Amino acid sequence: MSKELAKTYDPQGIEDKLYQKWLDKKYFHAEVDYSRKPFTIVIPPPNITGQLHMGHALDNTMQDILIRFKRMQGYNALWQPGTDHASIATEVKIIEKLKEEGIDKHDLGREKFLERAWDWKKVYGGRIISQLKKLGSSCDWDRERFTMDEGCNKAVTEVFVKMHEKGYIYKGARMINWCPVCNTSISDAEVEYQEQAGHFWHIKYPIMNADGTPSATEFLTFATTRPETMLGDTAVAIHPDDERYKHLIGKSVMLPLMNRVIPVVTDSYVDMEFGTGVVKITPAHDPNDFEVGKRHNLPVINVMNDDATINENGGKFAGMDRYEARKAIVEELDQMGLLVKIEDHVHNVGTHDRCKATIEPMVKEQWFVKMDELIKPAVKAIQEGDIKLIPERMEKTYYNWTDNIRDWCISRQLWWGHRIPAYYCDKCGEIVVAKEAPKVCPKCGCEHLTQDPDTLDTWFSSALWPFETLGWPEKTEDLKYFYPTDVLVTGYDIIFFWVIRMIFSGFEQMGEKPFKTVLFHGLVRDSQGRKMSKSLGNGIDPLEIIDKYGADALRLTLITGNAPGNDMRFYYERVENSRNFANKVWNASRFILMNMDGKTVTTPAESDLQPVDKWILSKLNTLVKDVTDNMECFELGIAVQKVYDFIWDEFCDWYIEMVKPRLYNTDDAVSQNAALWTLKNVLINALKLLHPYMPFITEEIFCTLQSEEESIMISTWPTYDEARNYVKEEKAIEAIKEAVRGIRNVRSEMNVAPSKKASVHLVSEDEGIRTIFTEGKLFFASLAYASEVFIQSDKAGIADDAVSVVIPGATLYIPFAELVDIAQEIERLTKEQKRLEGELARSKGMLSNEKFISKAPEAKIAEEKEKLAKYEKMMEQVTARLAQLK
RNA sequence: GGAAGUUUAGCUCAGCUGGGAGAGCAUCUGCCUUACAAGCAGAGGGUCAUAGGUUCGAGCCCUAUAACUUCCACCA
Repeated sequence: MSKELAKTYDPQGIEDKLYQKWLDKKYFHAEVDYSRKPFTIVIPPPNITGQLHMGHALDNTMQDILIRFKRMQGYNALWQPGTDHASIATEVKIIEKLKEEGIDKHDLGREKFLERAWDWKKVYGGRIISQLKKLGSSCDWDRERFTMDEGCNKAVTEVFVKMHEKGYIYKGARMINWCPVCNTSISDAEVEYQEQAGHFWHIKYPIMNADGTPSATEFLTFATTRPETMLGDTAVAIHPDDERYKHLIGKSVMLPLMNRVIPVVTDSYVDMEFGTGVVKITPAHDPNDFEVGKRHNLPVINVMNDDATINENGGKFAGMDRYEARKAIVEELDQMGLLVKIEDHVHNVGTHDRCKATIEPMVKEQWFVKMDELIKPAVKAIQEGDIKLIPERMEKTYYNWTDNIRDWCISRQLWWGHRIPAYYCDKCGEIVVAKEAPKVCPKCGCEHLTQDPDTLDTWFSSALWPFETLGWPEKTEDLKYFYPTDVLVTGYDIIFFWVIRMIFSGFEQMGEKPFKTVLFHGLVRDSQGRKMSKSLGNGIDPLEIIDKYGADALRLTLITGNAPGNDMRFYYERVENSRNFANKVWNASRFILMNMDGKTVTTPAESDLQPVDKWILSKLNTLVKDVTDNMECFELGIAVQKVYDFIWDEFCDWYIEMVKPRLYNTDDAVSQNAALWTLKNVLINALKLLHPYMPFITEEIFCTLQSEEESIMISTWPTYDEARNYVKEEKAIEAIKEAVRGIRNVRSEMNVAPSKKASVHLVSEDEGIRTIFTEGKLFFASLAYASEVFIQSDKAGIADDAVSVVIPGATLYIPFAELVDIAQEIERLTKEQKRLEGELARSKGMLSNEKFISKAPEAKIAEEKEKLAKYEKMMEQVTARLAQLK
């Protein structure tokens, strides 16, 4: 590799080249190795229909950071990848595609349809994988899995049969959410409630006279938002304590249009305060009514077809769409004088989260998972801290779901998915649940059995993901070694869909949690805080960003400036900033390479290191500790912010500037070598800390700088070194920095051009301080724009009207004879005096507070005393200088 | 109806266990100083939503209030 680097960093080309190298070298691959500790992450499998969006980019960047970090720390790091068949999402897409060709799903038939689906998977399933690669994801691609591959199919069947045997899976007629557009049942979690403006239709039913005729004068009035469901009414309910209707207990009403006599029942479910205190009961089309119906043994009359048209139970309205029927029914009731009034009413309507169609509650035979027992260990694990959620507040959301858990409807009337392993005897109707299709009915011996046509909820297989990908139900070495996994990284939006289900499945099937920690992130929103969506057209394509700014810049942007679990906004300005940082790193490296060119850099003796070298080494040492600590507790953003600040501020803006004079001075080879060694050493370690976040640029530089090493991603993570903790040097350099800042400040205030150099006199009675500045004279001069630096113990030979800068223990004088206005100088110093007065008052106030002295920790008191001494000293110097000027 | 989150500089957000308020962008001033103008040096700008409380000490802990956001429930 050439040591010549371009002037600006161009990620194009470099990234793909490096990724290919990593693949070729098999760095991402992990094998069972008991001599090393495993660190495992399973990827949230993206849908095969999906395209990489910002959410994926964030999610996978976080995982890659953790994996690369742990890999460098010496763990046997496995990032298990794969994709999800996404039953309903994929099925919808294929139906759409078929539609374009003018083909209906049912005309095509199940088998042909599935062929199409697999074709789709072949074409698009790999798309998202290649996009994840563009991001730099270091997944073990040799282990890529698919939720409908052979192993996963086996796992799903195994679990279904096992749970059925244990009684956790059952079939029953229950109230489910039906999507009339997708023609399938969906689980409660898939229902999305949307506020919609609707109406309240106030309707009255005639009360039946004793002689069996409907009364012409007595009515029972109620309000409904879905009048069409009246066709299936089998009762009217009132509250048992409601005095207004007490006389009606035991009576009946006439259901108009259907001419059905239905009873008046009493049920405490009815809220007396709400509306008229009367509720029509439609057990077949409302979950609450269904419960009321069960309590009162009411018939369940389903009046709707699967496509939400009225069926034969709806009399003359049969065949109408639900909304057509609604209109017709209201009109007819109005004509009959039974429509009391219509009110506007805003209410929440359940919609299908995929297609947004209004769901229809219906009673249907479906398969369910019984949740009450299964959920117990999953709750316990969180309560006892066996599984940690980050941020912690997610526990509330978690419990919110587990406390109100209802049985999980897992059957879907779809074709793309895991077919339910239940077989029905054509003759006697016996249900057989088995891993293999039975040849004969165990009950009647009939040879004709038909498999349940339904498939399973996508999340049924995703729930098994952490162990099915490691070989379960086989007892594999992988499982033994890599399970339980370490961290799950995902968005808080799928905590119910996925996280909880993985947890109870892990405990049920493996007897052990699926992961130790769940790290949640928020949503990536647009710059106005809106969700990125196709319909709004405000989505930002991560691939475009990678193309333009590089994957490293995108990764850094996504990971900084937001706390775990919080949503973030995406700004191009922020990506630009990240890109600029990449360029900064690039150029600092370029500078170092240029200066090393043609020289052999050797490890310097400790005594050859100058205070500045020790200062930056010490700072780096602290950084290593801080960053490692932050990353260990998943504070990824904080960690990288520290690396960023270190590289840009301390390393580039100070250290590099400080060593320049030594690099340019060819007379002192020892000093030059020490500087070059420190530059290289600090850069390499900083690059290592940065690598998990910005893998490409760090690899490119690392390999250019260290041609003997293969890759930064398999290099060792830096560790804290007590020997590199230079307290004295840190203090010394801080003093010089303060002096430099002071001088730059006054020069800027007085509008002195940088090209105009001036001599600087440092006056201090403190020999230690004089030594510090003597040792740092060379770079101090260049940073402070000094033509010459004089270090002295008294003011001898300094012009009276020189500008002065006070730092603790020393005063710096800059004679600008032609520039200085004494009055202005007095004003400036008076301002400084005032500032110091404030500081002194604060410090003295604290220290004279007896309670502070008695209660505050000793270290804090000592720190404060030190500050006081410092300010007192500075005050002395400023006052003296002022007196002199006056 | 229940719960959670947010409220910090003009904008977007950090601020990890309570110990002198930070970043990026934007603004202003001066610099093409031989790594970087995608840069350098400097500056301005904040009663940390409001009101109480705990504490020697509160942006951080407690209570109440307000505004915004989200999740859950779904009273027909």
